[in-house]
Amino acid sequence: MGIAERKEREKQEMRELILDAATQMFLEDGYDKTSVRNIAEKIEYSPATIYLYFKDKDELFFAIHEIGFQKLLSQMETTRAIINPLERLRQIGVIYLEFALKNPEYYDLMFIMRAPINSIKEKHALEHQKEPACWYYGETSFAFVQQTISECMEQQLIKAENPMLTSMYVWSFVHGMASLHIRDRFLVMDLDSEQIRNMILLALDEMLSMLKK
Amino acid sequence: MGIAERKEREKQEMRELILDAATQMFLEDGYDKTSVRNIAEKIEYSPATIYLYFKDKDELFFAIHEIGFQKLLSQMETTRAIINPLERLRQIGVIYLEFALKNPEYYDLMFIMRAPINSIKEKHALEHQKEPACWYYGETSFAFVQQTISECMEQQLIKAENPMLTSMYVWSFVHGMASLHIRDRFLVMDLDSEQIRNMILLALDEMLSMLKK
DNA sequence: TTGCAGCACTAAACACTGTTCATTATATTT
DNA sequence: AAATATAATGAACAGTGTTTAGTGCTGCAA
Repeated sequence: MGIAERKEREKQEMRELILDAATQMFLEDGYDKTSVRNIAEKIEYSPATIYLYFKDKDELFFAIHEIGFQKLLSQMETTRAIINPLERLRQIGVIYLEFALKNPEYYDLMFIMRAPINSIKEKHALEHQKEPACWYYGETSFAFVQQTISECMEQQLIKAENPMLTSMYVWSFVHGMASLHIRDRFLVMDLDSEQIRNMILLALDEMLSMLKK
Repeated sequence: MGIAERKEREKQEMRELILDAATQMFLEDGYDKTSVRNIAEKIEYSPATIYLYFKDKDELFFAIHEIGFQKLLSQMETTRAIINPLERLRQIGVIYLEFALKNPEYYDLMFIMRAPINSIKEKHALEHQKEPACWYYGETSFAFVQQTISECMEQQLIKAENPMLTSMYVWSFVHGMASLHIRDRFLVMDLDSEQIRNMILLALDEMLSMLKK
């Protein structure tokens, strides 16, 4: 059955062709300004073709959302080498913030925008048994932080006692700074981008020193 | 000059007619689903009329954004009565989070969305002398938090030493939780809305206790 | 080899969106 | 009453996401 295999391969190649074009355009111009028509034009296909490979624009961008999570997760996992969990937590924080500042469009899709998360909700409603790859990287990333925080607690390095609660607010803390910066809300403080960047990294250290036992 | 006055009054009334309709529709269906055409239809005018009173959709929604800030600020200022600045800070946090959870659409416009903030950037570029009412409520709100935190420091109630830095990350902390919740990112934790709400308020207290000297 | 089924693909349309502008209707002033 | 200023609009422009009917090609069975 060589033909069926080739067809499947071609289908995957087409999916990637669309995905690559969409990703490239999205990283340059953002979600809103990347239209299905523009993507189609770029790959020299009709707009309708895209709908043969992705249910809608949301699903297409959810695929990009996942690529973003893979990138972030792989960067975070480099901290596995760090033995001290508190130092590891700090490094995860630095990597997370650096990812947000260097890839604001990815970050937007992953943690700020409403759009591609609707795909998850729909999938979750249909495939009620369990969640497969759909939410996989997000959960793995969160679990990684939670694991690190649990280790900090076991070694009595931090004050907090509830790993889930602590992970939740440590995440919220860095996300708050990243998202307020990306969405320009820090301009109330009348600082330039460089000053804000420094403040954010300073804040991370101050937070960790408060968390420390 | 009674006619000129009446005309001015009528202009203001028309502005409010548009604003009220837009606010109502926006709070029900959100920004994206509230179209200029729908607003026009609701008030029984042509879409073009709206553009005689607001430059574009962004400016219209920035006006709503300001109303949101007035609401939040007036609620925050009820804490002026609280003498202990640390207790006041806690109450500001509770009010902020409750505002976000009860008025997610307002919160979205004020702190998450990219859209209406573009109006500020444009205004800021043109009226280069100073920023008038345009950013007023946002700055006042931030200043109010900063003032409270300064008082905490003066009375040696908290560990931190830089009022601006501390205000920035305290704000980021609560904003992070509010925005991750509003944009459904907390569903990685597989909790229901009530549990999340409790966690958020618990996190606020834990953060304040860490901040405490 | 032919004929048919299935497939990838597309042109065109649908129902929207924000925004602009020439034109009309109304109100005010001369 | 005529001229002017102003308010409001119909219609169009340029775009959006998405659906559908139809075309032409590919692969397989007769």
